[in-house]
Amino acid sequence: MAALDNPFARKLSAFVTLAPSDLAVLSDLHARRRSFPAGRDMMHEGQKDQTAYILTKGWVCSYKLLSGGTRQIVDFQIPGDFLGLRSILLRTSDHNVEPITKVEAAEVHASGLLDAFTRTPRLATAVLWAASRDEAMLVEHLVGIGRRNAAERTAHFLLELAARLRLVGLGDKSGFKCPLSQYLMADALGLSAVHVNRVLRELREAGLVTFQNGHVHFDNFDGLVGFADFDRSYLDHEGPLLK
Amino acid sequence: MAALDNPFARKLSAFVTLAPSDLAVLSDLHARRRSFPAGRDMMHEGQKDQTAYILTKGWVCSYKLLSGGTRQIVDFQIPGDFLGLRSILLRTSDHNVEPITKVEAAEVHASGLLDAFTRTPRLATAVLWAASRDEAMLVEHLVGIGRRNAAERTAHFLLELAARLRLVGLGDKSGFKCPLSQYLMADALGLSAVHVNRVLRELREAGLVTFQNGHVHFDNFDGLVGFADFDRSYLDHEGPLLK
DNA sequence: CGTAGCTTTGATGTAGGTCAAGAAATGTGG
DNA sequence: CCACATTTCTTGACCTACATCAAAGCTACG
Repeated sequence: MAALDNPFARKLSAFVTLAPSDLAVLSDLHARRRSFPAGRDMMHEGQKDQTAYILTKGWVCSYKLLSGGTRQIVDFQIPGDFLGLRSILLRTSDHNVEPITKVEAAEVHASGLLDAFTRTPRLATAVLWAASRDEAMLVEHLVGIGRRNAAERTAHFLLELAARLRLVGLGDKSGFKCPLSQYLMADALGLSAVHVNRVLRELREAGLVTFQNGHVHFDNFDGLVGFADFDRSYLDHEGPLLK
Repeated sequence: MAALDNPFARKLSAFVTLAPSDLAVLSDLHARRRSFPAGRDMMHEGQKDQTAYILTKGWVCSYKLLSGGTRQIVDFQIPGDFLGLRSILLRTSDHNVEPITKVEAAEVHASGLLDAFTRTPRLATAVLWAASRDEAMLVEHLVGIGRRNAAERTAHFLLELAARLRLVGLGDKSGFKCPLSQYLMADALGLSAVHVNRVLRELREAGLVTFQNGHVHFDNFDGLVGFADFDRSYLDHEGPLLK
């Protein structure tokens, strides 16, 4: 596999300069390619097989189910995202993962990953950096649910998604293709689907964003950034610690 | 410093067997002891000095401020907790840290930490394991704010805190000393202080928990666990990957 | 021993939930 | 390429959990 045709390498190299040897190891990590149909969970809470994935194509969501039957989506993962690092480190998965679309992923086992890390420590820090960035997004998500109202939260969510997608070459400043239903957004934003619908209408009528027919279009990008109080510094970093 | 008299070592060794050499390195990490008064931020968003801390005494909170003047507390840290790993990895802090009580902490610099990691890889995984566990708590916090009502969320919060404190020898099954004001709880739980007060009364009158005068007392522990749908498996793990 | 920060409670307001039902879109088998 | 089924979207009517405002009683500590 050529070096930068996988989104994971693309994402990492936006922040570290990866040497050919790093890319080779990365490439090896992509050896076991698998594909998953939409809708059938590819990982679930309590599972102990310590398998992780690098997403190469499609979208998934990580979620937790509550006893009342509701669910909370913790995050969406898009191509280039690493999935299940925590289940490797903690030996068991603490959440479920469901493909939203048909998904292609490279399967990575604990041993393979640890192996890769000892072969190139720089890759280890790069992955750790990516994990920290994911955690920063998690924090921002928490803040949004805790203290932003529905409209700001939704706007913020769409802007973050756009920024993440652009980094792996999906979508541009004008918008992006988005396979999420309003139900999925509701479960991620801590809202009801009905209310998500109302909020999207509101944002559309305010001339800020349009999300229809599987496509998000920014009608007034700067206006939306202002409205959502979106500060993307938590997404942009000067890269991992080690050069 | 003797080996297990610091809560960080105590916490880690509940999950990995630390060799004397590991403990020695850990002890070295505690060399630069500092103390902070309550109320004055010891770290803030955007700060780039890459300093981290290991809390040995007192409580702090990590929070973010929103443009509207509200704030969201992301987590509380108690003795034995590591503070600011992400600011080392990402080179800049993405949140503020405020001591709630007078605090004692060991100051750890990026270089010192990296150094310790190369000296004993087992310590590196132990710290990584602790970070993963913190992330699992963050996820649970997100789920609570997104999908639990005020009373369940509050109950869940108190139970989690109790479990964390017991691990470092603070408090027991009957309760714990708790320096949090209802304002602080409100900012953590995504509620108003007034509502926290009402919820606490409700829980007290239901004979579940009493939080008064800086002390949390579990009047009916199992009842509370049931009420909050508290499943502590996200806190208990078989320890890090490497033996 | 005063004053600033907590806690408690009541009254009232509102963001967002729930229920319900029709309209679009999307998918599936023939 | 069509008919039918299923999911998704959209809107309206109504309701509830929690916010906000206000004011009084506590606590504590400088």
